[in-house]
Amino acid sequence: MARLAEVSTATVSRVLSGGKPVSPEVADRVRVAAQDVGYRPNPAAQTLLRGSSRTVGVVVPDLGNPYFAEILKGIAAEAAADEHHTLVAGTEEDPEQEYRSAIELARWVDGLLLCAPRMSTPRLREVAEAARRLVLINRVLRHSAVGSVVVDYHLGVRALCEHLASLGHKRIVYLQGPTAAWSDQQRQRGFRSPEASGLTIIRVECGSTLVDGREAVDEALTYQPTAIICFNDHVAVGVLSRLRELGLSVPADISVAGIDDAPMSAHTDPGLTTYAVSTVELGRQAWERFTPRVTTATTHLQGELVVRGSTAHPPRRGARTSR
Amino acid sequence: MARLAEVSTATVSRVLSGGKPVSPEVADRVRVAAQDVGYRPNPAAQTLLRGSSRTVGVVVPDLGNPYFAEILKGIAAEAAADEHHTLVAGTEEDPEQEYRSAIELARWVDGLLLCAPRMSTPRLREVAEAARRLVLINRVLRHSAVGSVVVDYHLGVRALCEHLASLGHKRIVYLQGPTAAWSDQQRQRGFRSPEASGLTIIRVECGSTLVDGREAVDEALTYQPTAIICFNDHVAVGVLSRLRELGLSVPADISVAGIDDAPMSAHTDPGLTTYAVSTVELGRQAWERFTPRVTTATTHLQGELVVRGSTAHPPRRGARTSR
DNA sequence: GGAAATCGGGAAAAGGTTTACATCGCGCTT
DNA sequence: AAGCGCGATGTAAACCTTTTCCCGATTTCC
Repeated sequence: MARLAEVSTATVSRVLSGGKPVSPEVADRVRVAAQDVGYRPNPAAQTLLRGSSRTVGVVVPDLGNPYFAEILKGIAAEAAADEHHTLVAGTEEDPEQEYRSAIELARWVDGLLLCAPRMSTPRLREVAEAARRLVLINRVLRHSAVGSVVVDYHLGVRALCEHLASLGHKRIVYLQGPTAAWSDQQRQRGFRSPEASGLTIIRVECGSTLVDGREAVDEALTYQPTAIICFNDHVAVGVLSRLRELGLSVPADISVAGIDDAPMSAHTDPGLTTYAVSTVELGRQAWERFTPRVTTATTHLQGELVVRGSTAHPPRRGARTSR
Repeated sequence: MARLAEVSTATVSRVLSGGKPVSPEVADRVRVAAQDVGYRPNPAAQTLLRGSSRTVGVVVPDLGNPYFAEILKGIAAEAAADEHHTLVAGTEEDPEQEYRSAIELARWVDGLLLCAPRMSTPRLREVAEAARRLVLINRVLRHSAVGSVVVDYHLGVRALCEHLASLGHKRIVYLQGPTAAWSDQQRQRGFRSPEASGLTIIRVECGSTLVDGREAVDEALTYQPTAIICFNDHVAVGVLSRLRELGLSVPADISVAGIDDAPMSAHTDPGLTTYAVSTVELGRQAWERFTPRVTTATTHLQGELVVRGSTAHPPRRGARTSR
């Protein structure tokens, strides 16, 4: 220990940790000694004593999904700025594993940030009980004190429906996300809105990944839609790819829209019409909510419709569209 | 404590942790009690005592980069399978921040996994000293005991050069990655290989992100290349996007190639010719190397050339290409 | 000038677990 | 039948800090 190097024992703590009164002279001596010996307080001991690890746990369904990666990035950056570390766990979209990871992580960290958790509500309650603090992203837990940051996806779907309806679309396929995803239900809510009332919505099971999107296209086409709305942009990219493979042109033959505005969405060909959500803001808000300062219930984040090249008038059926 | 609930003190530990001999009867009693009280051993105390936190630190230059996200995913999965947690830090491509994060993380974890570290060699040595264990991904540290898992990018570049040369390309722009990236130097090495001897390689400063790629295109075009090789696929997607914006057709007007085979690379339009590296394998190998079992120096991973639609014969200049 | 208040620093306890050591009882060997 | 050994359990130390309490000294105020 650096104690021997100089004089005291608890004084070291006062110098290195608390803002307790220490004479500048002694403080310097301690700092120099610590520097010399390369002394670093043991985090485990600190944690044990002060009862906080200055660490946050983040659980996401899929680390490979750019959307979650972005959110994680945002959270990690915010946490680091607040001198917290980030413990991360990917769950491969498996609710069981998600539950276990969350419970396990809860032992280590000061609090948990759950991204779009797929687990059941009762289980979520268990987690809420096990964790010292809990913030949900894109999910809410009613009748509880746990805070949430959610994107108003139903508004996104409404905007998308309105946009497509105004272009003249009537038959639209919606490629569903994971059934366990709360955020998928929010999207579904959007389809029951006035904006969607004139539209025929066909739901096709899909998933949340690029490959899921690819594979759902063929079934989607059997319903002969003039447009496809995808669970997210990741899926949409897969859809675009498969459509191209089938020789269909977007948007001339069929329109495609995504949700989330992934980083790549502006750079696909054609650019993806989507409902843009700021992941940075999402991460920031989540951290804000995590911090003891603010304890409001749920924060709603709105995105905005971004129209790019992937949506246009439906082909023929009535008048030639592009005048 | 659950001790009171039943009978003993250290027996609890024997039941819950070690495989020490305990009579089945007592073991059951302990388990039931633990269940009732919801008792969980305190990780900090465990860490403090056993001197290991069963946690690994992963530092990556950019969490938003799908390539690193994939690697992180692989590592986290492997670590979880081995009952380890994953502490993560993104460094925004800042060597200084990277160094600080690594040093700080080293205090907490059993070992560090550094992804494509940008920091200087001396600093890297400092980190190697501070960390209990250290594994490098896409970087080597000579004259040291730290293990590495690296992709043989120079082979990738050679393959790409050979491919492009065989198509008839002569002038190629290489969009450089971050200058601090060791892996960029590896790529550069590839350009000094026999396969590239007949080619004129023009180096243009770029970066590692999609936006970097977009922005480098205009300068690249001033050199009138017939092909562009990008630092990675992420950059290449940005390049494709900008080229399309400029009204240039790929591969008819210009060929584009990436490196890494990001998940989206098969789904761009056109599909991206690239040097495919298995991030799964990379993560797996890194974990393997991290584990005390294996201590070999550096593992070399080879990728393979994947030819997709983004590369073809150069336009005119000599014979019409497409037969 | 003396007493009280304040400030700086030291000793020691606490925080929760693991593990080495000691203890105790029982079965087996000779 | 007695001793020995092994298996099962309790006791206590150790892990490394932080923090509370306390004491000594210096300063300030009356």
